[in-house]
Amino acid sequence: MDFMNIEQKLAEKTKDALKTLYGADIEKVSFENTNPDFEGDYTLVVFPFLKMSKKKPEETANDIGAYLKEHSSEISSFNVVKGFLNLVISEQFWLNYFKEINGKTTLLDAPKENAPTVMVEYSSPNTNKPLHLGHVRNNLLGYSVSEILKAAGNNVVKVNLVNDRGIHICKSMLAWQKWGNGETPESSNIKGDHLVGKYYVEFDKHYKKEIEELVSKGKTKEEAEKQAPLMLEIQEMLRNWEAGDKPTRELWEMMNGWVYKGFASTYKMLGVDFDKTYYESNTYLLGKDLIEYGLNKGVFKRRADNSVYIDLTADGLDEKTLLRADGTSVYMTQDLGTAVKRSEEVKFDKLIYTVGNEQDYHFKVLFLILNKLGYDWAKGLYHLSYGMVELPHGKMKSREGTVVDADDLMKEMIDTAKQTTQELGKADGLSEQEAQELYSTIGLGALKYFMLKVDPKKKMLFNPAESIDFNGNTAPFIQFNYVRIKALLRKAKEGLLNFNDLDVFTHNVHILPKEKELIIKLYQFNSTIKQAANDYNPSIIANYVYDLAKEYSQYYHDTPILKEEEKDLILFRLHLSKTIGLTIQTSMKLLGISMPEKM
RNA sequence: GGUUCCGUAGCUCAGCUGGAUAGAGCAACUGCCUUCUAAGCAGUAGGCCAUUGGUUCGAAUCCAAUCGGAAUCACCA
Repeated sequence: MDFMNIEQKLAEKTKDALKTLYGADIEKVSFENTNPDFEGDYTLVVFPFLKMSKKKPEETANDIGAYLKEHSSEISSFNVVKGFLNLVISEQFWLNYFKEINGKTTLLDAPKENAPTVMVEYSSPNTNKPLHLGHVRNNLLGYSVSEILKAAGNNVVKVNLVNDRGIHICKSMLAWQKWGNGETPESSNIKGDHLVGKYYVEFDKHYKKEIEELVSKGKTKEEAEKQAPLMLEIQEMLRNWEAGDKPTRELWEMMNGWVYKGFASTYKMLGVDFDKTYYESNTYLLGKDLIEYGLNKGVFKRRADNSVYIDLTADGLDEKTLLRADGTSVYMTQDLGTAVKRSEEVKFDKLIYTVGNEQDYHFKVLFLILNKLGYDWAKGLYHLSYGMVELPHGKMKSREGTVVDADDLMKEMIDTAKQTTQELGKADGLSEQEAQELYSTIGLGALKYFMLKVDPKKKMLFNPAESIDFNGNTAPFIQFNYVRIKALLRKAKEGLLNFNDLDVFTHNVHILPKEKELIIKLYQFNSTIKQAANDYNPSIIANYVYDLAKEYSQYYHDTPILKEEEKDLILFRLHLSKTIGLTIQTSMKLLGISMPEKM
């Protein structure tokens, strides 16, 4: 029996009804979920059909309702309120559906042989400073979207593009050379990325001082910024780097090595990973050969000073330079080259760039150019544009010391989880290692859920002063409900009941309204994943799993499970609980959040 | 100035492919642990969905304008 397309089936029957009753052909009929205040599971709004029925809304709804009830075995009854036809799906249908999915959590599409390949780029850090809150959102988003796409039946290739070269990297290098006294992560016991970040800040401090001095001597600010000795020095350093100067390259490699070690630990803590890592030091020259190609195609143009640009004014955009007058390339050129290289390496159907919305314009231009160059894979490019994370006083500014560091934040979350857990006495009886694991699971879960539950497109506010909540619409609440289910199942297995996954309940258990709601909720899991995958939006999963957990929490509170007297009912409720637990766990896994066994 | 995005409860957010009386959580106030884990459950209070106009049987949702906020428009990345 095919359970998954009840809405589609109802829509087909409704079309039949309209044809039979009114002789009308309708292309698309859609149902919505019945408002909880009314009786029913699906609702058809009949106002659009009045023109063809030439009857009052109530009569039209009754006509269609009667036809549907007669022709669909799933419908047990219907009622009409004004122009709304509410259909009640039979208890037996939901129960049969539940028996079908019981213990499987989901009837997800099995990964197909020739599933589409989706490359997801995310993280993309600079190697001159440690990761901060903004990166956290990026990483969690990219990882979660990748997991969701996998669950929706795609082959996913997660890639990272590390910005490991350039003038900003030279700043850290020069500062370390000048004022570092040979300090290393080992000698100072500072995490590598933080140590390098420290010298980046150090550079800025000295550079500012130089600018001030020059300005006091009568230079304009702009002149001072360009003429400051430190600026000249890092430019020299960058030239040396590009020329392959050995000492410069060695310094660069050493310091980047420190950073990578630091990043690895942050990534591990965050629970994100990559199938492939690209380094800009290998890709920054790519794209230059495309210039000739674009010029020949007549897509690009050359200016009198020899620089190359593309005129996008006809597309409502501006002119974009792709090659400087001195023949060096710009960011856009690199990105063009990198995209082409990737298309050659991996036959992707889609390439998702997880990058903040401050770069909306950049990606609009990038995609447009690749399309103009005639690459057919360019149609599959997508910018997963997410909003900035803002603090109560606005954007994070490293100069003002308002950057929320990723490592610090995770540590704080885990500490808070520890404190709360101990206050509630929930760590009692756990070994030290188990307790530590629990604190991370709860603390990091809270952080991840907090960041993923809001629509990626929207900017979000983070207030460091108020620690992230552990009550209400949070991961700990969801974890708590999961743990209660686990405890029930443990008791059922260990206790007199001797509960076994193979035990079956009869078809004839009478289910409560809440149980029906929960089964419907489970029924919606697949379409929820599909929607989240289509929209590249983990918040859809987050909202879903919270709803499910909340409804279960009410159910758990109001309904005896192990204390129920009828054996069949106990078994049914245990199976229902178990399947809900699995669905919660699966959903949370798509968000990169793990679940404790006890809390 | 051009372009794009955003304005929903005191705060943080759902709802936005048009449908019934706009939902959660936090904060505030009230109850509920001799009952399967109270990180819980139940309840009270809180709204001119920025404003104005338009389309429609019907608008928080679509369109336009206005006001307020943000991003972007580099031979930076």
